[in-house]
Amino acid sequence: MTQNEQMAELLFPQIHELPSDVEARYPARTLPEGAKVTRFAPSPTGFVHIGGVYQALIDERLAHQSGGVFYLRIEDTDARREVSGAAEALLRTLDVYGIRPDEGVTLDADGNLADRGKYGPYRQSERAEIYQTFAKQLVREGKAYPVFSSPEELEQALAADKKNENKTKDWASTAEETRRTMLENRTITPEQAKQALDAGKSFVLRILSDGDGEKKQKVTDLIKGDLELPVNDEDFILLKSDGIPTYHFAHAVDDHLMGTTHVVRGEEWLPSLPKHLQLFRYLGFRPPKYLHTAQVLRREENGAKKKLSKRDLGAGMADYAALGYPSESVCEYLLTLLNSNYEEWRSANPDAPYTDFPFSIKKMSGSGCLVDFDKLNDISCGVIAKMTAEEVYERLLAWADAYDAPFAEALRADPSRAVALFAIGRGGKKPRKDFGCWKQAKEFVKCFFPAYFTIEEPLTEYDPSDVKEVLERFLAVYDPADDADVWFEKVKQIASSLGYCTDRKAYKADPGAYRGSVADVSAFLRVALTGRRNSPDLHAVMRALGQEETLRRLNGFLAQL
RNA sequence: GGCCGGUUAGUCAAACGGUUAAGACGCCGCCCUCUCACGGCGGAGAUAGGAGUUCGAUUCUCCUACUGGUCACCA
Repeated sequence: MTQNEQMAELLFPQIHELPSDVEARYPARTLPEGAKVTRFAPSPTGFVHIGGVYQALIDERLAHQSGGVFYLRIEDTDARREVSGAAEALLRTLDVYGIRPDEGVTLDADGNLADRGKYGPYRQSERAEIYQTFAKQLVREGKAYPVFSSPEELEQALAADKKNENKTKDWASTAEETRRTMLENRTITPEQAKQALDAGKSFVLRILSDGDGEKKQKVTDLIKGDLELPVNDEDFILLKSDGIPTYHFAHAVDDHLMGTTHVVRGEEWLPSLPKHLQLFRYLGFRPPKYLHTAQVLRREENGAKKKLSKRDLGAGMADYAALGYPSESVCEYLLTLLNSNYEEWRSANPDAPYTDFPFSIKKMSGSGCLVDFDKLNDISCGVIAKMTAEEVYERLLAWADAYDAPFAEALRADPSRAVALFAIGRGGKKPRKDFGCWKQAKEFVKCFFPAYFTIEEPLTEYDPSDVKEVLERFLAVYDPADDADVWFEKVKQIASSLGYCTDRKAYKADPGAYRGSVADVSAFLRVALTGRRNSPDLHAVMRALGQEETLRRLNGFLAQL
């Protein structure tokens, strides 16, 4: 037995399989030419970031557009950060946005986590032996070595890490220290290892890098293009002292075994790409293609762009749900960020599902973008404008049930009136676009519900007796059976008989010649009926309110004058 | 601090090295109009700065500035 083989047995006595045994369980996928295999691989921290959905959408599109496979893997290698129930919540969120993995960790009919597919297990916490099998092989080949520490030293190291999380370090001395640790431990012998093991010490496994940090290597990223990165010369950690791999090692082993062809991840991974490439080489794996996506950012008060942090509005998908943006609106919006020609395609194909869009890696932008609620809102107004009144009612109700119980109650009190309200100006070539999210929808329609009706914008600049005169006259001729033309004729009649102008141009030419215009007359009715100065077509509003409520509001307003 | 990205209007962005430097959102104005919305028309608004290569640079090269990321037994 060589020294390396002795070391391997010493460190991993429990591992009896060889890498080839494992490989045999992960046969190459049989897929059509050009099919892409992608994965979304979040760690279950309980927060679904918009950047994650952005990446997952890329994964999903690339796979399904090419006839490939999109799978979901849970990267739960850091027990300290794990939040229970987070994976389930994540899957549910993805499902809402129509992002459904073919394989991997999925939800079963009861909403419980379940592995689907032949390339599992798909939770890294269940794959320890697999990683260790490959780790053992690396030790056997002299490509990795252990670094031992006592429990106290370990605790110290972890504490130091925690402390360093948000502080700037003295980089020069940190680098020196790392280098020293490497050099001191690289030459460890099986005897020394045995001694440490017998003393109850634990070890991390470090790669034995053959790289020269002074040299550069050319790498290709499908989004960023051709890059030159420094060759990795750091003996980075493969296995932590609990035997669980770091991201780097898990990435290489899993994406190889699971047959990933395209790795989509945030650009924060770019600096560690040389590590990964080195690992793939050591393990004899062919590396996947990489797509390092730009960050979703926010604007700071001083004008700087910063990575969206958890507390920023729009960072978490829960924000979009709480505001009530339809999931398809959010997808549409993300697609406009992903591919610059998406909007053009959309206007040419207004009714096609977004899955028909020929998504292109080449058109992805390499620079970070800001979340733009104006843009999202505009897109969403268009999405909602295409819904039927019934659909608007159902979805608004679903939102209200989750976020605004009193409003849900109001909606349920009179469903047919609510649907009638949503039907105003809906359909046809030029549908109204009054709201982009359900929260806005509530603001827009709440005045029609008796429980919410108040005079928000009173007619302060008018003489109450003028208003009274108009309303009384209108009540005298009001007939709920009138169609829109007849109705408006009556309004004009009232207007002109009281000295208001009914011809816009004439009024504009000489406003002093009239008491006001028919717009003023309408404003009286509008405020009486809706409490506001702006509303959809008044005749339609009265229809939707119904005769009883119309009269109640008109009379109620009159009584207050 | 080292390394690696990025930088075209407020935002998202398009431009084989040759364009009056697209378009969308937002903003403003006009038209339509019972108000709003929709729609139509129009307007303001950009190549970070400096060198170089070139007949010609948003585009290629270098420098500077700014900005993001990274340098954990986190992912």
